[in-house]
Amino acid sequence: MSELPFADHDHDHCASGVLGHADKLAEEKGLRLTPVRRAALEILLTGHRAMGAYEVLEQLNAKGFGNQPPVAYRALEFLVDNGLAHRVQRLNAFTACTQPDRHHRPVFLICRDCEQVAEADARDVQDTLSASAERAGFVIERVNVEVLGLCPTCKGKAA
Amino acid sequence: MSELPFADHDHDHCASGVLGHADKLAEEKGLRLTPVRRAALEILLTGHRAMGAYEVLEQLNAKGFGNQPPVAYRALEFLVDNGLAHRVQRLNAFTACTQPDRHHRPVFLICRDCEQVAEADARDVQDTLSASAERAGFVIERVNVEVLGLCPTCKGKAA
DNA sequence: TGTAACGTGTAATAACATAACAACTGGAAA
DNA sequence: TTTCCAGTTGTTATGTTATTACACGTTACA
Repeated sequence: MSELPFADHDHDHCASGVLGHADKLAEEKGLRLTPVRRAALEILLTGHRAMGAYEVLEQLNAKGFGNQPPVAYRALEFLVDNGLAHRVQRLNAFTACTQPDRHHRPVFLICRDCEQVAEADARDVQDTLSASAERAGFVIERVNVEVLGLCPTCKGKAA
Repeated sequence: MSELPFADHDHDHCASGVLGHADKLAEEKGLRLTPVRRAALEILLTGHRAMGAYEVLEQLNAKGFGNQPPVAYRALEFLVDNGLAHRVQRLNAFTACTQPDRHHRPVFLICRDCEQVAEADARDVQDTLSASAERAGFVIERVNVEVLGLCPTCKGKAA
């Protein structure tokens, strides 16, 4: 794990960077980063936290897109499939990928108090896992690691 | 990881073993393994796969218990809280713990084809994770690792 | 320029989960 | 023993999350 996930950062900069990367990726790979999809990504980036599909939908609708669940689910699915966002199972929520430029193995640190989600990279952890699973004959396609606990800030408050 | 999770085994034996352990645990710790709760555990053990709450509910009802969702959710929550079952987030489902006698760190191997779920122990993996997360100031309370892919059997079929 | 694949919108519904409250049970305190 | 309390079960009602199915439009490209 290499990040300081809950540290402050220049959010606007990070958001525009991700969007820029997404545009580039779309061009390179021929992905169709259509208006709804791009808007969904912007919403996740702006929210800067895990957001439910219906929450994203509401904001999409406010921007003039449809207001039925599939509108949000489809856009989010596209983003997840293309590594631009992740799904946080524990929260039934989605979050923009903060490091879409590297093929990483995300680990989510979820604070049960403030519900902030930090994305960390744990290649070493997941490599261990891969090796073990594949030894057992299991073919890994996706790995999801979610850690629930207290972030440094809320830990401080609690004490 | 120490198991051969998808290997055949004497299922009746494993099930009765777990039930026996549950009874013992109840006595030792003063847990109230009431009829509904025990029945829910039996259902999970008999199913021998991840089951949705409503599926469990249906079978509970067939055994004479209530037929409203809270009946199942409460029993399942009890089992999960006491380490007798696990929740598989990815499937919105529950599965009996196959090794309730040790305090283990479960990793779920989920076959996307047959939906079988194998429970493995990956203490080493999770210890790595713990160390890293805590170094970042995050206090871990629960860790959930879910691996999606193809089990040996379905891998064979696909090829 | 026809057509197949993909994307978007909508309606309807399915699947999953919880809140709130009443009734009962079993054991501890008076 | 009786009273009381915490915990358990049941039920109603509702909230939340997710998908199916179909119509219509757009894009890519043979």
